[in-house]
Amino acid sequence: MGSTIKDIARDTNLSLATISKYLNGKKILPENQKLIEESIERLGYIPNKQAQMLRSHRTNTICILLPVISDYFWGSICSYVEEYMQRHNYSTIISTYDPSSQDQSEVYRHLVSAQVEGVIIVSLDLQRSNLFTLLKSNNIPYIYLDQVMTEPAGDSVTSDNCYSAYCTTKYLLERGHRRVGVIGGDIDSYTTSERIRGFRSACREFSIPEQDQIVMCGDFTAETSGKLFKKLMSQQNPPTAVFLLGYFMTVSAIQQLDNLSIRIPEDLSLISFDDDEIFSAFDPPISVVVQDLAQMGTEASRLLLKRIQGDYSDFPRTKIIKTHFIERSSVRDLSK
Amino acid sequence: MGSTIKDIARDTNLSLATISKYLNGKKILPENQKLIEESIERLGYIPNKQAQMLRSHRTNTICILLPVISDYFWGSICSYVEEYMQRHNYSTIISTYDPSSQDQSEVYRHLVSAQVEGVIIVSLDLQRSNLFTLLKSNNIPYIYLDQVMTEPAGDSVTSDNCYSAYCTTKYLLERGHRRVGVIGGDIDSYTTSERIRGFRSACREFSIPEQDQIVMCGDFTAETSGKLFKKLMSQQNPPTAVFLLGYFMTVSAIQQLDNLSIRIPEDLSLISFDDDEIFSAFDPPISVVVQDLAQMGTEASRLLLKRIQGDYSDFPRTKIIKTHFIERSSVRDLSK
DNA sequence: CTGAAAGCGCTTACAG
DNA sequence: CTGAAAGCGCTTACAG
Repeated sequence: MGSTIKDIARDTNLSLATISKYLNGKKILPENQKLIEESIERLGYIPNKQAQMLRSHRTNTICILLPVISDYFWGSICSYVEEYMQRHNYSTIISTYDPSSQDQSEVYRHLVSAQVEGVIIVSLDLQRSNLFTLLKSNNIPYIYLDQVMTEPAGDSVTSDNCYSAYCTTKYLLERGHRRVGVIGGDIDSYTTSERIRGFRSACREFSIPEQDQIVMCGDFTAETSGKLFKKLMSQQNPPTAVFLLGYFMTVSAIQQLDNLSIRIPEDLSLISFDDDEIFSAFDPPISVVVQDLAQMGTEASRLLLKRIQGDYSDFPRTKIIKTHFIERSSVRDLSK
Repeated sequence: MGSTIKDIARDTNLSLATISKYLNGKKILPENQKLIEESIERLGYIPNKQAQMLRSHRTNTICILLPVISDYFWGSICSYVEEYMQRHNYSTIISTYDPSSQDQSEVYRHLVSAQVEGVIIVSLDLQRSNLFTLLKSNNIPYIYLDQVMTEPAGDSVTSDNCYSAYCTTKYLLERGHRRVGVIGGDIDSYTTSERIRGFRSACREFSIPEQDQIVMCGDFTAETSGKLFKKLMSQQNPPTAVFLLGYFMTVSAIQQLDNLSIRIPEDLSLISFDDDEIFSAFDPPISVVVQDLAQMGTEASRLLLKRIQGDYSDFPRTKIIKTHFIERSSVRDLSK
């Protein structure tokens, strides 16, 4: 079918070695270069990556590992990663994993078999699985995206969870709110616990008593979050503001507003961690903390390639990506 | 680093050929099988795919080609495709392309170089590019997802665009609407034109005059769609209902409701093609046509593997995936 | 700078 | 069923 390096060699009367050198950007005589280029053009030659990989022991391939329960966000992360990798002459494969399983040796086998040089792990939580031990045993670098590696210390890229939650909470408190609710995902997850840490830190600064910091956590599903929100708002003394720690928490809360006859911001002020185009279209538009997915993807890619190149000078690194706050109209100023 | 088939051969005192046979599921003596299995376990042997690919001329790899401007939807399609492929012992790579470019030869080179056996093309529109000619010249099967191949006839997987638009429109007309607006994406795209076709067909059935079928198309951006919606509603005689032909059209329309002082459904009835968790949380909840992304991903995968296996018995095939309608409360019944 | 030769880790006819 | 040998399409020392 396709032509090979042999065909080019025959066509140009040069040796395989010379063609190979040309392909790998090494110095050859200009006249030979011209000959080769013409021949490649004429025969439509495209190098076979499998052969290059096998021989050179470099696959130039990385993998993005996605949980099968895919969030909307991760899709766009994939594009950002692939774009970066393509620019750096790397291929990207994707693979999915079942986050509920401890045993990820199947995934590991797949990664090794494909000889990936590194992996970006988009994780709900994989800390307790055996994946990291396996990857380490084979010296395959990995970057944890979104969550942060702690136990086996590792590289991570994540948002400025704590600080942005701190600022957001401060924003609420500065507007006179003195009893604030929080709905979060899995309390054991890094992102959730960091966001809560930021929340509590701001509360402390404003001397908000513990009982007025109403934190409710469950998991990352809309179902659980909805129940928590309902519970939160059915209290004797419901909060005047609520901080929703993630996209699904926000959606599930909004879904119940009507049902619970809660008006925003008259009855309740509301801020969401994670934005969606649509939140700006709400009545009222919802103020949000926005994660910079493009930068998360790019930084994870950059860090991974650095590790692949053997540069562990700053290992383990937790790269914190700044978020930004979009003020819209879902918070009422009680201080006026 | 890792052990090779040679190590297993040495360890078991068997030949390379026998190990290879075992790996490829061919008959070998039970006693040898046991020896090999023990050895593989002991040495932690994992086959090198590159070598297998190179030698066997089968890469068991497909590619999902994504436009760089990635829609939320395509992310989840990736998971569905990868899951299916994994079950069928295929690897999935992703690659992005610039949909505004006619020349996709770089993408083509990448696909050939990686020796992908087939590609699923998630396309805004690529019909006018040179990609298909190139893929054909190399006998690489491809499935067009979302849009439909016509000019060079090819396999496609798409939603039931025309029929579901027909049903949706009928739903509006049966509720007494006699002047209906439509905001769509690129009029030249298959999906948009099919949805409009369905719309017009229902209108004809109800003898709606041409001037009361107000179709406005632009592109797939929220910006353009927003302008069109504004224009639509600023007419002397605005429609009583609008059918928004895609996620971004719906979002941009909703964003302007407040601004234009339009209440749903009192002033305007509204239906969206494409759902989002959040649409159900709106006040009022928005009725939607939902595309079955899981099935689209799975069917595209199935069809692609069929072609890869050389089965072209039903070529070219356009696989139509059913949508479903979720009735919520964004449409007013004028007939009562 | 160029070329002959070896070899990456496998699979595949081909004998036995 | 098993094994020796050739070869997939490249790259890499090593001489020249």
